[in-house]
Amino acid sequence: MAKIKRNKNGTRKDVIISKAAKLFREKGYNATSMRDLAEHVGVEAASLYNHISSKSEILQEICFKVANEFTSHIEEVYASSTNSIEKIEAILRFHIRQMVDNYEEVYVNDREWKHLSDPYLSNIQNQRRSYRQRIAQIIEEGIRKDEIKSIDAPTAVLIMLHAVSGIESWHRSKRKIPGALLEDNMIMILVDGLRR
Amino acid sequence: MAKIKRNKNGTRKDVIISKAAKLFREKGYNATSMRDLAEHVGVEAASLYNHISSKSEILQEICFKVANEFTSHIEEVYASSTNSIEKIEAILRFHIRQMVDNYEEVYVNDREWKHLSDPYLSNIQNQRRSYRQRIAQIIEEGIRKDEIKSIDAPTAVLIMLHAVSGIESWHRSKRKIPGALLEDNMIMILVDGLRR
DNA sequence: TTTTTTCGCTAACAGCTGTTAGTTTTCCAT
DNA sequence: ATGGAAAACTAACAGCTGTTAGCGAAAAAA
Repeated sequence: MAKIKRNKNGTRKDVIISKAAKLFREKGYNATSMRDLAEHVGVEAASLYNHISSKSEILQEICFKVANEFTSHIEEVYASSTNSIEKIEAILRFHIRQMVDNYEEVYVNDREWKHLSDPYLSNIQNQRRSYRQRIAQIIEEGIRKDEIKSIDAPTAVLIMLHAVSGIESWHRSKRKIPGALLEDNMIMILVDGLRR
Repeated sequence: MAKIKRNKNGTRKDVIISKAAKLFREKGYNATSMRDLAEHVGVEAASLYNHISSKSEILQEICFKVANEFTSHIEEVYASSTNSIEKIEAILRFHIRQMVDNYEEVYVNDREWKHLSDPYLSNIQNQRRSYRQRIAQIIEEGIRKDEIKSIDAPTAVLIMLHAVSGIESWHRSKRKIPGALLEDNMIMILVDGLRR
């Protein structure tokens, strides 16, 4: 009966998407029904369609918002005039901060993108692939310049990216260490594993 | 019409579970219907119920089979008389091999356990928690003995476990490096990140 | 061969899914 | 205060979900 309360500077659609991100993260995209979502928003399921056009549009908005931020950040880092280790560190720190501050949406992007359908599916797959390739490129450059130990670059990428997504368990743990400390610990372990 | 073909030394139920593991891995538990599964097994959906009692029983069997193997292995390592770094390395190598050789089921256990329901859900949650605690315990012991650098143990655990689950992308990649090489690369990066 | 067990089939169920149509209420701008 | 837009409601849809019942065929045991 009552209207959805907007947050300051946000549309009602934003409210729906942010509640959806929380539910998608907790239960997964497929296990979250529109009636579930509606209840958490405080409205009937049909009413959601005054603000969005489909369930999958919600997933699309979440995934592309996150993916675009990551893509534009990595291009910035790649173009910067720093050495390979510094670049890797910058990328890692950005990842960790995003995962700490923007948990729900980043996590959903990471785990639920499979449930997109074409053309969005192939689009996000391409975006993810070229993201990994950029990192691999930086690592290979570092190996050539003897800044990074001689390892298989795709393997290093895989470790980095998945290690970061483990921040999920940090969020779920009772007694969290502060975010900044988490960041430093992760950097220490991961970067020291790479450094020559 | 024709019966499900058993593999040597396997029941028809095993065939169903192994096909299910593949589908659950590809599309997720909720997105895999019994009719989907039946089609891949070569049978009508209702016929599956001659061998299993419910869809969730399939997930239970997958998850507990995997979880039990990991639990019993870590206890073995924990009891062995080796130093902390060697223990961590042994655990990591076991993880990597399981992830390489028994991909589908290990992956499903890792990503889909959420969809279990009580009492199985709390059971697997406990098992996973005590697994992480065992590793943290080994790391803390290593820090005390100055074998491992002074880091937050839960963070190190989180990195290790999630990094390993990234072997998913290795499986999906076109040109894989050999499994043994993958293993050595991962050990090099992860263990060198820990070593004092 | 006959009997018994195992296992596949078809048909059907009740409940849930995302979504639409049509109507009524709420609220902002005039 | 009032007209119009925005957004809520109810009712309903077609399709899919996991699962059961009952029956006939195939294979195993006798």
